[in-house]
Amino acid sequence: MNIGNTMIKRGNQLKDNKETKEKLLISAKKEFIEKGYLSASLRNICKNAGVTTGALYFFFEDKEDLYGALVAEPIKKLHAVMDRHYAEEQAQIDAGLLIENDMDHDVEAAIEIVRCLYLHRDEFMMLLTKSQGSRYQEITGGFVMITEKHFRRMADNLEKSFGAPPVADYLIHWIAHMLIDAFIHILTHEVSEEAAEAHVQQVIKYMIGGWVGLFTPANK
Amino acid sequence: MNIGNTMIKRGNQLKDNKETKEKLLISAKKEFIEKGYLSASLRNICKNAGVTTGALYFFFEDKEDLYGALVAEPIKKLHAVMDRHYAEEQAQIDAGLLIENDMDHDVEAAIEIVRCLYLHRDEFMMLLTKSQGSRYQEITGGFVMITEKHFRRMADNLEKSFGAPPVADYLIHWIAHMLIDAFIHILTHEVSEEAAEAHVQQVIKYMIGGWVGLFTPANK
Amino acid sequence: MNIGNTMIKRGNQLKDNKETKEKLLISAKKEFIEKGYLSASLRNICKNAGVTTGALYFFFEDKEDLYGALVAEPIKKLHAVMDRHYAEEQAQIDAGLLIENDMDHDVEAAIEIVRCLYLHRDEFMMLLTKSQGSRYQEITGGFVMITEKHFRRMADNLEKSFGAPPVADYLIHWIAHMLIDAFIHILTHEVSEEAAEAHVQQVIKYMIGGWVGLFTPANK
Amino acid sequence: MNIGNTMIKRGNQLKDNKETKEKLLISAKKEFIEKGYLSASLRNICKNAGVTTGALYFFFEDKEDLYGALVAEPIKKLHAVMDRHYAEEQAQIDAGLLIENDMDHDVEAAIEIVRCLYLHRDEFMMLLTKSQGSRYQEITGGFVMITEKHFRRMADNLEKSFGAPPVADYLIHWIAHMLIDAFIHILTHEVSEEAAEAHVQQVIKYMIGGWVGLFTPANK
DNA sequence: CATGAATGAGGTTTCATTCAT
DNA sequence: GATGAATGAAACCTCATTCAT
Repeated sequence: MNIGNTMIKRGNQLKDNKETKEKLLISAKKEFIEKGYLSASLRNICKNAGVTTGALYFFFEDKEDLYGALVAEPIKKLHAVMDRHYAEEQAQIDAGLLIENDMDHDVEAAIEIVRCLYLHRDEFMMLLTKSQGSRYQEITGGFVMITEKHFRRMADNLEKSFGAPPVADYLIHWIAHMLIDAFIHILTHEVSEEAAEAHVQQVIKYMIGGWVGLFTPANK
Repeated sequence: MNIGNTMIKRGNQLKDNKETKEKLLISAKKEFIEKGYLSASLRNICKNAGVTTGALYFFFEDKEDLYGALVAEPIKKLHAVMDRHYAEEQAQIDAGLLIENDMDHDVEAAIEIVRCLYLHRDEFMMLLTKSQGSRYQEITGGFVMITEKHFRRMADNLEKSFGAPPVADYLIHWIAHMLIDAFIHILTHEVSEEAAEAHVQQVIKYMIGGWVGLFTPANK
Repeated sequence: MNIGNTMIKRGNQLKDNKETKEKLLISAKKEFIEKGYLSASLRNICKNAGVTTGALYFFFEDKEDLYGALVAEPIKKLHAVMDRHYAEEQAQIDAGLLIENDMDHDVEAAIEIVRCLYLHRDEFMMLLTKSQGSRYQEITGGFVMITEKHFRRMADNLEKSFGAPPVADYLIHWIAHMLIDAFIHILTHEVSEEAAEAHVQQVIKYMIGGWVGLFTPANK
Repeated sequence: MNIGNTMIKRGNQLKDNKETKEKLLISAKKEFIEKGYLSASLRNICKNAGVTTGALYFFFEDKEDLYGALVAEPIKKLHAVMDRHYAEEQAQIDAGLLIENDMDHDVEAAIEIVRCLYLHRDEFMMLLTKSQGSRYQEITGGFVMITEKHFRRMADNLEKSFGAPPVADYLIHWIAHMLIDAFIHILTHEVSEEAAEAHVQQVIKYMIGGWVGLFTPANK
């Protein structure tokens, strides 16, 4: 064995550039997407990465950790995008600048979210549709919650500032849920990001239509 | 062997209540709901039912079959309700009797669906949120599809009969998806059927608001 | 339930002529031939017979017994044929009537055996090729043994009466084995009994050729 | 955990002798020979090897693979021996060097085969008598076939070159079968290789006697 | 005669994980 | 950093067999 600063051979080939971890992540992503969290096999992941089980456990604590390594970063980014958008809107409300329905702003925010989702499309699809059994299986709930809180504040403000009728908690919750679901739906049904952005505009328009309807006296 | 007043036998055993199958189904439902299809353990199901594995395999072919025994009937009923409702609405369209938005009929139909769902609440919750890995994991797709077809026909009719603007396929698909999702959402978030019926009315109202918005010239 | 002399309905149809046992035997034969003794499944046998497990256990003690019910009779018949033939030949020896090689008699005997085998072809094929794991798995040994004893006596007689050279025990044993194997070979490779009888004549001729060779001084 | 002077570890365990695989193969051989392929239990094999089931599946893909690991090499060797012998004999025929019955060569070849068989006696006994249910259950057929082809060529050559009478296909096939069977018989009935070699000489002599008989006009 | 429910042991296989080297 | 041998529990499933009815 040559111990110096040269590459050493150890079992297989000359080390592929110390990118074992990368190979594992790629292989893992594939397996999780194909089989879902529970049915994914660590053995398979290692085999397809051309690496042994031991190597996996050097880089990752366990199955959950490996899964987390794929999705944690995207989740954080998405949270950041959403937080920023909601904070901005809240700031406008607080400054009394909010017009009744600022559709342009909503669309813009939605598009930004779509961009974030498509930047890590594989990871988000995996996270949002294949994580049953993992610690992330209820992840949507988190996104819904922060959205819901924002909607609640907005509805309260509309009520206070414009005398709009109150909106029931359940409806607020559901609309938030529906919005998140709409993103998931687009992500899973549309490969092209361009088309996705077009879709999301329609969706937002539809949702604002519904929202407006809530504050409109029931037409006979 | 007679121990005290309890008959103990191999084989047939003095039937507890002639309802071993029932016990298995109850135990299975519990396990599937708690752990999801994949993580559910047949051994556990049998143990909790106070029965051996062999007994399970007398009544059911395999894990899938056991799962199917719980959900097949509810699914059939739900399909029936939806089919009937959509057929009726189509009949009205064909007879030229459909007014632009027959909200009452829609609400009534939705309530019927809710009733069906709550009649088998456990089974539907299980089916709609815990079936990853089973043959039913894509079941919602089916419900969405028939709903989508119906919406497509309705939109086409509106376009033809009232000169309404056309609605893009994607949007139709998504609205159908959203409607189905709304039912799932209610089912999973609201225990009381009464409250559920109230919720669904709000939801339908919201959705019709969105729908109407589609046919309204964008107000500046 | 009608208890009289009329046919009663009990579960399925009017009893099919009280031939349940027959149906089981037919189904069993099929299964054993297809899968071999060990891989054959009693459940399968019952299902294909349109009968329940209980019924099987009414007629047969266990798997072995069921198997035995198929092969015992044929085995007995075959033993009888062989015993008779060997006894006759021995009688001729004792009476000093035996000519050196009575090929005609040998062929005749072999043909009789072939007839017996083809009378129960399925059963013998099953017995001779699919009984690994059953009590009958070494059945050929029995047939070889009685044949071997006969050959031993014949060789001893030849030695004593005609001054033929002695034949080693092993060779006697092997020739007996080979003869039995020849029957099995014909049975398993030739469907038509007619052709089988033709084959057996060739085989006997060959074997006598070998036998004669033993008593012939090795030609340089 | 250090108990006394014996290291006990999970995972790798202080290697007994770095020969777990060997222990498994030995234990497997024993089990397969005792019970036959189908009745052999992997659990038993592992237990007797003092190893867990998982270890078995590290070294072998499944039951078939384990079985194959025992018999594949011997089979290959035997094929090689037979192929070489038949090719040599064919070469002599082509060169016109073949005398009518080269008994010496035949005996020599047979002895070589016997040596090969006894070199892996356990494996061959297992293979030839206990493989029902495995992929190798029809292995003898292969050996018979190549032998048969060789005999066919030899008989044709005898016919063409020496005017010998033609030999029926069935007979050729059966003689080939018988030869193979003779080897099996010797292997299973004689422990000592020395004795086996003696037996095989007798057998070959007998078979040549039969063969010669075929080309001899039936003596009155 | 025959049913059908039930047993319980055992089958092969897969899994995430560990650790000495 | 990484290997590869090994663990041990648990997975789903099938089997021959039993027995009250």
